[in-house]
Amino acid sequence: MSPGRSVLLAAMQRKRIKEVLAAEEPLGEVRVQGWVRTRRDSKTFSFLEINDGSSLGSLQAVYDASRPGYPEHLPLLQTGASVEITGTVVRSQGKGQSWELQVQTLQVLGSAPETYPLQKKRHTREFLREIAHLRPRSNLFGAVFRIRSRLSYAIHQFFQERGFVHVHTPIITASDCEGAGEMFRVTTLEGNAFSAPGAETRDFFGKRAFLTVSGQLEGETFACAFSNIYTFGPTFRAENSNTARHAAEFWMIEPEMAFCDLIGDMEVAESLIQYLIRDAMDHSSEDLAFCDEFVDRGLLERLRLIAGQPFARISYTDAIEILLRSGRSFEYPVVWGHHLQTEHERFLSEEHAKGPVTIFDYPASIKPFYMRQNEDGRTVAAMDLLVPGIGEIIGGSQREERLDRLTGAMSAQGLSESDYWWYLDLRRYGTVPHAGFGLGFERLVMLVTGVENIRDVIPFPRTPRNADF
RNA sequence: UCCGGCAUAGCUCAGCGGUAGAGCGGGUGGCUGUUAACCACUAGGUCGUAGGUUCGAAUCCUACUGCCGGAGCCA
Repeated sequence: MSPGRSVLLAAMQRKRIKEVLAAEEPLGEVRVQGWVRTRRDSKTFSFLEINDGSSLGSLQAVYDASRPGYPEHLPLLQTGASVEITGTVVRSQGKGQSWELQVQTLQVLGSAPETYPLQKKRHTREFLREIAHLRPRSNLFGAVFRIRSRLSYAIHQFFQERGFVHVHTPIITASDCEGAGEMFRVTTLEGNAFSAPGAETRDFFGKRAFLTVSGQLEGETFACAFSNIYTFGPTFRAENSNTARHAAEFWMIEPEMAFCDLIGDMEVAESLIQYLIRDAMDHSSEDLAFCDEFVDRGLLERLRLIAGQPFARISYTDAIEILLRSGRSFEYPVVWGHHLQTEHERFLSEEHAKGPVTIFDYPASIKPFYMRQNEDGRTVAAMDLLVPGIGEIIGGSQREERLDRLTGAMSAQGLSESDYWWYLDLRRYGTVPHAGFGLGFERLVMLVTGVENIRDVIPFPRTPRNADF
């Protein structure tokens, strides 16, 4: 493809701005491409801040008024315009940057008229959400999405280094009782055909189908073949949740380990979180420093704390005792057998543990059927990892590997064995103790960046009444 | 879904019964190795939508819509 060839040649000569800014010695002549962040004019030249997304920092280009084309270019070089520049990288005469680019030739690829909504001033996150297609060009969202990308890479690295097999579990599922959560219906039926009697049998899959709320059950099947596996994919919940922590479409990491119990599960969860935080501090330090300064002062200190010490572990029963003895009056009563409320979880992580805390061994009555029943006859081997400010970031359990116990729990919760025949087969043929958990990827990005709304850590958030872009 | 709050120029907000203002951004001019640049001038709004109260509504009332915060559900 001939156009591809010229693009490739151009790409070979192009320097990313991150490289230019990090140079140890003069780079000489380079070509950069990017977007104008801001312009400051002098009588005889202009300063252009050029950003190409490779880093938070922009490159200052000095455009001399005597250069051919300057008078025609100037009115086009507004905030947001795209440019290609060749020039010489020299030590900056001014303060604030080590290097700057002396423009030799400049080409305006696309101007940005005054209707360009991103101004050179701070914008609210709410406004930026309305221009989700342009917000990645802002400092904050540039930092957030570079960090998100790096975290995604580090997740694969963590598991691959430890011999975990990555499994692509299905997005569309036909088991309409995967567990908790309202599900989105997937159908090709329209109008009257949708509501007609027996419609499901004439639908695409010949039965009701949904978007997945978890890859766990399928993940277990692969764990019972490869020993250690993980999934990392989109997940869908149709709940009408309107909070800063919930989205209808989000990404989840779900490792599943055969020959593993709840203790091993908690250990993997802790080392994963600590590994990811350390990786971000090592490889996204500039973006994190920006978040520390403009989003959440104290972020870096908190991340260092989380990465540097073992997480507290408290059994649910002990947690109830701690809450009861705290002397605090909670809006919701603290009762063994009830769910921990947000206010309870916040107390445990923010005030009692002052850091991440894993709560384990929950009452069986408030947990799904697949969790392993403990010998006390009333709790299951479940665990939730709570972090300050966000709450639950990981939920997991050891799975019930004993067929009779599993079918017993299913009938107690009114589930039909025939719907889960393949899941039960795992217990019929070569069953093993196994455990796993789900890590909400966006909640992880929130933890690492300090950004407090899930809508600001996912490129195009889907929430009730919002599926624009 | 429930509770509370908000909706005024491109953005952030003030005005809270007598029919609109600031800062920033935009435009024009000036100035300076500038860097949230600076100085001067200038153009932008049927005050979310629909009703109602009133001589008169951005301002009071009702409904609706949207957004924000908290809660539930959870990752």
